[in-house]
Amino acid sequence: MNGSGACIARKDMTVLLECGHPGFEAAGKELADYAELVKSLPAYHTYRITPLSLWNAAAGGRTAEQIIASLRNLARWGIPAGLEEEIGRLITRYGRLTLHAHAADSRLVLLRADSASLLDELEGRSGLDGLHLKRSGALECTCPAGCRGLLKQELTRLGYPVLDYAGYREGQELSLTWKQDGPKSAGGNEAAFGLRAYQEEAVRLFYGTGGSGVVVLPCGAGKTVVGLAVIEKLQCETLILTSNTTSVEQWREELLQRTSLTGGEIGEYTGERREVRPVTLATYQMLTHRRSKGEGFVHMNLFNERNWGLIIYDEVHLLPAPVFRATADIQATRRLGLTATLVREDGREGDVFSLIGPRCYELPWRSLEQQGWIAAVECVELVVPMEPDLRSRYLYAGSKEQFRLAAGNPSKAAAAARIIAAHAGSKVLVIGQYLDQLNELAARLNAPLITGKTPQRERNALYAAFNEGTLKVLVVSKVANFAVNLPDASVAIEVSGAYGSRQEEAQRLGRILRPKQGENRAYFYTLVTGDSREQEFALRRRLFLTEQGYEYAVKAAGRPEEATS
DNA sequence: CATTGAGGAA
DNA sequence: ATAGCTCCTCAATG
Repeated sequence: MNGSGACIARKDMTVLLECGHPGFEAAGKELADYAELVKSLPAYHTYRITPLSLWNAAAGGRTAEQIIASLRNLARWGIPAGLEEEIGRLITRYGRLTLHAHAADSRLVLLRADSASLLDELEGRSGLDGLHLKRSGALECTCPAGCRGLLKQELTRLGYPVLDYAGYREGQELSLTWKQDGPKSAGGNEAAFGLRAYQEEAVRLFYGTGGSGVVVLPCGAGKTVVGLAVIEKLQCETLILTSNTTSVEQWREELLQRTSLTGGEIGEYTGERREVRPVTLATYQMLTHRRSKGEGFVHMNLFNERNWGLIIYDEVHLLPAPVFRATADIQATRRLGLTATLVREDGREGDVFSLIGPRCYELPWRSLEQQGWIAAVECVELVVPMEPDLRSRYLYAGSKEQFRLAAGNPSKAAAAARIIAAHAGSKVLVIGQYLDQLNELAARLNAPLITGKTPQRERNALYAAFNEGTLKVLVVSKVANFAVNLPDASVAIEVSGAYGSRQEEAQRLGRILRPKQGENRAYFYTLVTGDSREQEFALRRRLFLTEQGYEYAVKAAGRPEEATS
């Protein structure tokens, strides 16, 4: 009870962090290690300590004692009775159950517990029936190897995550080396073959897990290179799953440019081509495709077409449910998950944890900024008022309609125009959600618009002009969420977005992170209608980025008629 | 045989 | 809770 800490720890596992406190920044960094930011108000940020956040911390080597010591140090009025015990109880569950290869029968795995009573308790739990668990000793159960994934998934759900020591298949050997004359990077403290220090660290820590884990790296940090380095380390045939076909192409190019693999060794398993080769690239959509709703998956068999020694899940936060199911069946294959934001909007973080693996490396976005690998971003929330007639329509609308009206507030166009004028000469991306709104904006700003139905050729032409600098302002729809090849800009203006998607916000900020000439600074503006339902969703959207240390300066947009000044 | 567009899934 | 986008497949076109 030192009375000066930045936080207040509460019995319900939440921690309030005072924004104005001198220790705010340091405390936020520390909390991010074992808690999750769930709410951010101007005065306080609310973190929640969850079982999953503790287990991920435990996977990274943190102990209950360290976490409690950290909390004690941060908490202004000490830790409430019971909280300490609860943290200890939850975090020590990680490791109470372990999974091992069965010495005599390879069709079985062994589940070991540190106490007989734990197994007694688990035996009665629903969800575990059907997994053919058989008690084989006071501290041991056997389980068919094929149920390994389901068992881990279910036990995690029940609150008892399993440390998996059952081992991995080597997979078919594939020899590859780095290309000595690989692409030169922009400079900086590069290690051998262009691997940056943090990339090497990520590879090392993944390797240390034995064969399953998730690496969390910001946009622009070179996740693909980490993937390549893991393949190079393991020297085995690899299946790479990505979120779209552009990523497939990018992986292919990087493989060709940076490793000794030849075109004939790299296969694309997509709508266009059905190649299954030592290194095969496929999209999630390919795997989850069904001819019609009730029918089965046509291409799931790709998981078994070769003796893969490694599966890479790119953008693992997007992994669809059927791929989780298939992944449960191949737990003996090594798995690497890659993502910039481990948060999912569907609450299946637990399945990523149990089926792909625990977080094994995370680099906070801002630390990459400090090292100069990405641009420093200034975030501004611009509060745009409603014109009187919009306000009156808003007042009589239903709550769903209210959000739509506020998001589509026409006054945002003038605000956007003023931002663009203030950044004259800079490349600006205007990003929004609704096509009608974007059409109006594009007309008002005299800038081209790219939407889902813009043909690829036209997009490429616009991207090229924007890249060259002959085109300064580009208006884009939700394509910005998926287009991997969208050019970099130094200013982004977000005019509307999906309800509360933290993913989307992070993705959009990622659009301006590429290092800049000179000051290495970029600007992210988000336009939010004042006194409207849009504001609460805006706050939720930015939770992940707030967690990463980005702060939004709130400013009033002023009224449209002042635009001329 | 390649390209284009419609329709369905997620 | 949306509206929007992408990808897959299949059929029609030249």
